[in-house]
Amino acid sequence: MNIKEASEKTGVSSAAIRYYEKESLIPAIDRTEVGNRDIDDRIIRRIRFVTQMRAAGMSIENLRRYIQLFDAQEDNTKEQKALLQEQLAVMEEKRDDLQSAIDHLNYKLNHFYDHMETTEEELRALEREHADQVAQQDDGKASDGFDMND
Amino acid sequence: MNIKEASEKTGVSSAAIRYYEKESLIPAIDRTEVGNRDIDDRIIRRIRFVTQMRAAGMSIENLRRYIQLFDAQEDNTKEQKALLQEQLAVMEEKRDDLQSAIDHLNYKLNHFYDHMETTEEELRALEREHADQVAQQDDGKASDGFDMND
DNA sequence: CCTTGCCTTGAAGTACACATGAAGGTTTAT
DNA sequence: ATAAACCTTCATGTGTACTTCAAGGCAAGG
Repeated sequence: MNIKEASEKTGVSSAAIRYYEKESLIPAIDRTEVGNRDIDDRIIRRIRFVTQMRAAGMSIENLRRYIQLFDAQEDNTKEQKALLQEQLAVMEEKRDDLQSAIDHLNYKLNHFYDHMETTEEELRALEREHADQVAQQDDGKASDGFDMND
Repeated sequence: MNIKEASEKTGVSSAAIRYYEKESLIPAIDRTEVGNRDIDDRIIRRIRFVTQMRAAGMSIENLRRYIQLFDAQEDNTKEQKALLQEQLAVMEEKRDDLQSAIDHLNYKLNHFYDHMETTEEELRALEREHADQVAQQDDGKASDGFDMND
């Protein structure tokens, strides 16, 4: 598959695919005799993975490190694990910030008056109130929590 | 409180606070007789709110729109709600992307071999497997879900 | 043969979100 | 009274993540 087809398949521009290759976010792509990129499904999946991580807010630099750790199947497992766990912590914090903003917005949508300037204390109260609402609406599912941290 | 104190209190640089004011992410700040910004707690809370949303990956432009919607307590409630719901959908998708990446990473940390190039089908399988692990580890808390969507 | 349509590399341009610098004003301390 | 330590505005610089441009190569069709 040429780069244009890959671009159409992934929604990532040809230029961006070239850029990702140059930045080692995706592996070196095989070339045809005349030097054109010949992209297979492995590359497509990598591109999709990169897109997902970028959408989640990870920088190119961090993503490159992260991918190198994934790719390295050898030695220094301890350091690797530590680095991956750092990365994980960053991502979880980001997710929690997002969740907090989502709660904020959901509350606004339900109540519809200004509460943007609440303190963190008040925010927690709002979240509890929102959790109650969700519990009422969803009847029983009152989790609201992300408990998969180590 | 002057801008330096506000900066120290929020962890946001003075330059960024000025920038936020110029971009209407925070309201116009009162000045002293000599023209210096006099920042109160209302502004501090706004700055913190902006920081949170920025950390969650919202652009300045979207954040400005979002804040204008919050600030406008008048008329066209229907349009406002629609726009807020759009914003909410974007944020939820972002959160889900992040969660998917987190699951991916957690799985890697537990298994520690390369599975970055799995298809979406396989990823779902991994997530189920990971959910099972979490259920085992946390003994009973098998939520893993974000069920607060409307 | 020449246009169309794909591709290549390398360089330069762009948008966003600030950071930094210049030039100057005010209060406080020595 | 002169320096230190704040402040102001306005302009310009910076890093990131691409996009766009320039110059050219290869293959098919009219």
